[in-house]
Amino acid sequence: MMQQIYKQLEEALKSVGIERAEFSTPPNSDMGDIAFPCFALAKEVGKNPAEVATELAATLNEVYAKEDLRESSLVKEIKAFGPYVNFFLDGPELASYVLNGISQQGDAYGTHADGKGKQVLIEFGCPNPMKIFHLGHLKNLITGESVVRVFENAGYDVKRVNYQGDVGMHIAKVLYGLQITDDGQRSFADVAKSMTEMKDASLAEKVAFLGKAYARGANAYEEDENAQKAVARLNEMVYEHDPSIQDVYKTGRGWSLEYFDTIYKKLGSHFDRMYFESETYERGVQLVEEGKEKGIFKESDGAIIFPGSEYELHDRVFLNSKGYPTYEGKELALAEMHFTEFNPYQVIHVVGKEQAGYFDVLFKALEQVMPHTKGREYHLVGGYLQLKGDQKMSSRKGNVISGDELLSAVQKGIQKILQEREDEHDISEETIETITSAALKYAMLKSDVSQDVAFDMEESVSTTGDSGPYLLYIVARISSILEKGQETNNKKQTISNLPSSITSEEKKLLLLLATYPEVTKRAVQTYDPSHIAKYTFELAQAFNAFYAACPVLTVEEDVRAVRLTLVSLVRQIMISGLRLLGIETVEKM
RNA sequence: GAGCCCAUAGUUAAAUGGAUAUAACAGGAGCCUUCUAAGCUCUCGUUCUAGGUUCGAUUCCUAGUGGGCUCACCA
Repeated sequence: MMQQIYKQLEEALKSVGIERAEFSTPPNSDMGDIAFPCFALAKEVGKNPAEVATELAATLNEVYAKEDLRESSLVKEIKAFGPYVNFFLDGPELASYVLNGISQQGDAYGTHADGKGKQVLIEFGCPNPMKIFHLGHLKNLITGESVVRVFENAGYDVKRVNYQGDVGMHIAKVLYGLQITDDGQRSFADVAKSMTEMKDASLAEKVAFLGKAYARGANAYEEDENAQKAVARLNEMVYEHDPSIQDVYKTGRGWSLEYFDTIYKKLGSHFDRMYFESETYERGVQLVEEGKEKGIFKESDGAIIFPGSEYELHDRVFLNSKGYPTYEGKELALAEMHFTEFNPYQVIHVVGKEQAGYFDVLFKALEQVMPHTKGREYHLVGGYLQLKGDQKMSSRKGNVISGDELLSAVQKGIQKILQEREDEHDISEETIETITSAALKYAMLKSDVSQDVAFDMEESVSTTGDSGPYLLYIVARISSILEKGQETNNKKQTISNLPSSITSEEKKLLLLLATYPEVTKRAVQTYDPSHIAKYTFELAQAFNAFYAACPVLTVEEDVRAVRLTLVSLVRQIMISGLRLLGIETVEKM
């Protein structure tokens, strides 16, 4: 909507011979609402920008006066400030323009059609069965879900896909860890028996049991040569579907997947297609071997590698010397499945930045094997969660925080705030969960998507200031106002009469509301939901300032009508923006 | 050793090459007989170093310093 307002100004500028115009926002509202920087123009005519601005402002003022534009225009005043020509918009006109404009579009306001007819696969989540679902996965899941919604909002047909490593060395390490006890090794029949005994235990206990086994297995693998051999053998047994491990393998895998499902549900995510490495490895081997015959892959030290070094990248192993595929080899088959099962315009892999080098090589190899994938694979680099003042989390060292632990820590913090409050109104358990989830998601999404998030378990997730609960709070406040104002609110969200005047707080809100579509567009263009997070925070701040300064229910009828419409639209945009972040709102808190 | 990424108040983060670098948290001072104080208002405090490009650099380039990640049969 801001673009349409800019367009009006562009028309005016065109009439004085200025063809291309870029606008910006002045640092504060005393200096105007929209700025036109004159640097480029000054360069063209070889004059100093401030001089050009002064002249241009004078010319524009004449145009507006002469052509009687002022009557129908949003522009109230044009002034030069140094090298800028600043436009002051008329408050009442702006209110009518923005409020009626948004009301007309309804829920479509802020959506786009750029992606119409284009399918996008977004791969995220990607935990490894039998291993812990840690904070990094949590962040990835939250980021991915939001990116999905941002793309859907832009008209794309989005498919959520998840790719999970249910075969490979990490699984072998878990299996080995399950075998080791203080007294030595036990058979898989014994392991299976102990797992059967656990069938009534909670999912969390079951998953913790597997997590410990991984830690034991991985440590043994690093320290002990015999363990390495045993793990390598187990890896082969998994690929060969060896009967002796099937019970344990299937039970453990099932526990994990069931557990992941509870997390997806809790965070409001779901997937259209779950891929598993167990369905990609056979075809992966074939693809590498076919590629080798075409000269794409090469043999080296008994393994099959892709010579990335020929493309200023690095070499990577696709088939190990035993003939089993590595992650790379399997991923070729995954890509093939993506492109046969779907018709993706783009495949977006939401993965941490530590894998940037890996994806560079993989995509290059893919281009050779399947030329039609060229330019369609995209690694969306996610920053990772860094424990504050500590080293990176490692499931092997055991200093991991699981998604569950974090969720309950945040929930505790929120319950504490509720207890400290004086006016106690009923807050349901469901509301507390929604607030918890909002706090967590907002904390993960408010920084640039590629930026590492420093995370302090002590401070946990903030519930004041720039936080999820702060955002939900304004929705609750507005809902309360609307409920109380209902008896005279005629429900139609358009205003027929121009308000007599508009406060600076109202104007700030109007201008922000007008910007929303540009924000959602920027988010999809940059693959970065944080723009929306920042916007919702700004909108919330502006609303709270308005709330403190401008009563809604206790003012004369015409002002009241405008303000009711305004806050109801703020609520609409707030809910819409938060929904794109995957955050649900509450009516009361 | 090579490649990629990063460096902004005490802390965590913003800023299409443009106006007085913006917020939150923490610290200090105020505001609830009036629509929810998880709030509002005021206050203290910042661009790693050295060059360069530019009318103008937190932003672009070069070098340095300090961090993170990756670099062969793990994912």
